[in-house]
Amino acid sequence: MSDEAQEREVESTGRGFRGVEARPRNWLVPVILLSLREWNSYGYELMERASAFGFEAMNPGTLYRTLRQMEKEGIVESSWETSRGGPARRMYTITDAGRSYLDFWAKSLEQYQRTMDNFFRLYTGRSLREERERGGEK
Amino acid sequence: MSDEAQEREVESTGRGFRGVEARPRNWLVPVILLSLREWNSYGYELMERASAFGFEAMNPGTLYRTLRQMEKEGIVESSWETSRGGPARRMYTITDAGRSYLDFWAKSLEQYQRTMDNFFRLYTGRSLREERERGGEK
DNA sequence: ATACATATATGTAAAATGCACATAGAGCAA
DNA sequence: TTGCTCTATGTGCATTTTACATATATGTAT
Repeated sequence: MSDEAQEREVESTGRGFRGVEARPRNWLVPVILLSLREWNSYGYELMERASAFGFEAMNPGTLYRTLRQMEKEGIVESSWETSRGGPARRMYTITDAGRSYLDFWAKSLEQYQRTMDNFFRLYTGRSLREERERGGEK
Repeated sequence: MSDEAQEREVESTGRGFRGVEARPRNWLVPVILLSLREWNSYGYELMERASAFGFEAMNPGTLYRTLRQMEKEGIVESSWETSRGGPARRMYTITDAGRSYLDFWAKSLEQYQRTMDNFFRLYTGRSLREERERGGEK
């Protein structure tokens, strides 16, 4: 079997097609900010909460690196928390800049949802929203 | 001014924040496939149609490279069209595999819209769809 | 001739992401 | 006290995606 044929074979198995990744770039950032807006937290805990947003089986490396980058950009701040048993935790807090950043993200996502609605209108002949609103019909 | 302060300065100018990009990876692929499902086309024309999907000021390089990659993966096919004045065009056609690929993309995007709705529910306290349905209220 | 619109493509670098691996404290069981 | 597991934070490297700059060629209008 040729390399290319094998590649296509792999693409069509249960794991789905290669390259289909319907999440936006940097999706982790707004998810973290939204979590931190509710309450301060740390990497290990944020990792678990992020799973709920489609970051299943997240690799720790990406998360911790993202947090450090976010701190460099001034949208979060951190300090060590050592006043308890177990390994030290780096506790994160959202900054004012972080809140603005989250608001900006939200606006971008809103815009993008309209674009996607447009996409579905062409794909199915009507928008996803209209589909939902048609309700019980089969 | 420190490097970091300057960096933050740049981030908060009119161009918006750095790294905010609400489009999913490979978004260009389903957009091209959707276009080709309607009628056969070529790079230069597809570029214009893609603009309508938020690929404003698209750079040609990315588009042409993406098309070649898609052909390698077997989701489109191409042939030169020289039977007219002007530079030759490489005409593209969607394949059956391409149609399946598009269907798969659509399912992923649907899933993604639900995830985003979830995000907005936490962000505003209600979903975007509910916002839209509330209608005229200010 | 030369400027412009059409049309396709490459080279290189940056950014984002995944995967594997490293480090270390604390609790607990053998 | 040795080893095992859970918690917790990170680094190094490779791959993938994307942007930006540049190259090439044809036909048309001036």
